[in-house]
Amino acid sequence: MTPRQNRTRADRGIPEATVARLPVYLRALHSLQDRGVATVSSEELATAAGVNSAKLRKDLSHLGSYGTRGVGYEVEYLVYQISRELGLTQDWVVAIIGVGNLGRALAGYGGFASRGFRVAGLLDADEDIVGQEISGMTVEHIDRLEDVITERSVSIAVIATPAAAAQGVADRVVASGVTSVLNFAPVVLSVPEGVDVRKVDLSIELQILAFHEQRKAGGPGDLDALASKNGAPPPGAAQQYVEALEA
Amino acid sequence: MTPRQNRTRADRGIPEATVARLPVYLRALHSLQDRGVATVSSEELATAAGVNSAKLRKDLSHLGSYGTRGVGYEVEYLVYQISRELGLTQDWVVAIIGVGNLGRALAGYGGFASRGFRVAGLLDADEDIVGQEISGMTVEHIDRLEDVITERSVSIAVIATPAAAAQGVADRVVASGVTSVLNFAPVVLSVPEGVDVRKVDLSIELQILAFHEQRKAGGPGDLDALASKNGAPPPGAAQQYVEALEA
DNA sequence: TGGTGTGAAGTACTTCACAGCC
DNA sequence: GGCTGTGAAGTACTTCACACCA
Repeated sequence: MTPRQNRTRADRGIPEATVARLPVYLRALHSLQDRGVATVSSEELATAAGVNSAKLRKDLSHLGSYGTRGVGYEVEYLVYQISRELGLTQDWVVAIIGVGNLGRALAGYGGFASRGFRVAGLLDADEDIVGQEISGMTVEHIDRLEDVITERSVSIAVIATPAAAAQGVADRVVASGVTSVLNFAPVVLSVPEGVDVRKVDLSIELQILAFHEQRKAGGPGDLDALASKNGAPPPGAAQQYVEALEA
Repeated sequence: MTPRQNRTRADRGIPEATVARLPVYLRALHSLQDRGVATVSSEELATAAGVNSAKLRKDLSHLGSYGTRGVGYEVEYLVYQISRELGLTQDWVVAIIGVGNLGRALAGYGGFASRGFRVAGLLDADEDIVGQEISGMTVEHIDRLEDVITERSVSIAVIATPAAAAQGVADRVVASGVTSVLNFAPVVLSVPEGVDVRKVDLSIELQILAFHEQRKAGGPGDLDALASKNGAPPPGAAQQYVEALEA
């Protein structure tokens, strides 16, 4: 009966979907700023961000009333307001755990530093990798994980280890007080209430593309596919084919 | 008046949100398979996939009626059905454009091959990188892009170039007939109707984490923050502060 | 006049709760 | 008895359309 509260405590008012778009708006605004644009309408900004203008205005309205009717939004002011809302007016200390190909790419990724994210630690379990210099930082041994987190006040952990190691690392960073995790390992991490995990999974993105690609092809050119609601009946799919029709 | 159709043509029946979760279920199922589990309940599978069981059952019900009441789902059969639905029973040919740190990581990513994605080309504009051998493949010059796409029947393009190059590459792959793009460059690509673009953006994910992290900290320790719906009122925010209260 | 801000309407997704079947 | 499959109810998000105001 009682509607359950599924927003985290302090989210008062800003829908998750909006939060996910604010960084996109911010990027578009920065790019306008670079081009010396001082004022922008919701229509223009929406186009630059790849959304429609009504959505943009509704999103911005959750932050406050920062536009001018008949005119638009002042770029610089809006940049500031969104940055503040996202917490980018302060620096966030990040540690990257797992320095394989992906970890290396992340360590060198310019988009971090430029948005107030400071990589303060690279850690790996592989003795051959420990000690290597990557993007101006020395890779440390995973044994130092807890020390690095506490000493350097790391608040976001980026997990780029192999799948098998990820949960163990997650447990350790959480035990050390980290409550935000960006996970690149292809596993579902289980963490206590109050810890945020965001997941980036390359293979999942490709699979979603494959789904749509298959549909675009009109289902993979099999006659059976026309009757079934499934895309590509494999050889010998007769049985489940019948079941599909019953549904 | 007329409700507009915003699903792509052939999506008949499967919600986008469901499609996005099918790869997660598939991964959980594979892991069960590896452990020799033959049958699984919606409750167990849901836990392994990090969702609740009602959602899982609803999702699966869009594919067909593949479970047995009182028993659960046969793992192998379900793996097959989901794979088929996602189009993973066929191979997808992928080209990676941009072989910097990230492109390299992608080229070596095991999760591609194991899910029916075959990387058939690595391309870059940098003469120093062209000719290098990466994960058993030779990097080719970007000039060969169109040839590679047509000759090898590439159907998915992965763009891992710097932001400035991404739109140009997108235009070229689309002109060569590619209709599915996975974009790692931090820009909004504009593509014709019918082309699917999925975007992975590391910096956006971090910014979303930062937002929640800030909220967890109770807003950035400013007294005004308690009354305002914004996290950290800047100096001189009194005006919009009032407006916020009216909302 | 032109463009924001927002109630209201529409759509998509999630969760509940239980009938139905093994 | 236990677990799936699914209408119905609830929630979240999007889009419309226009009042309001610089």
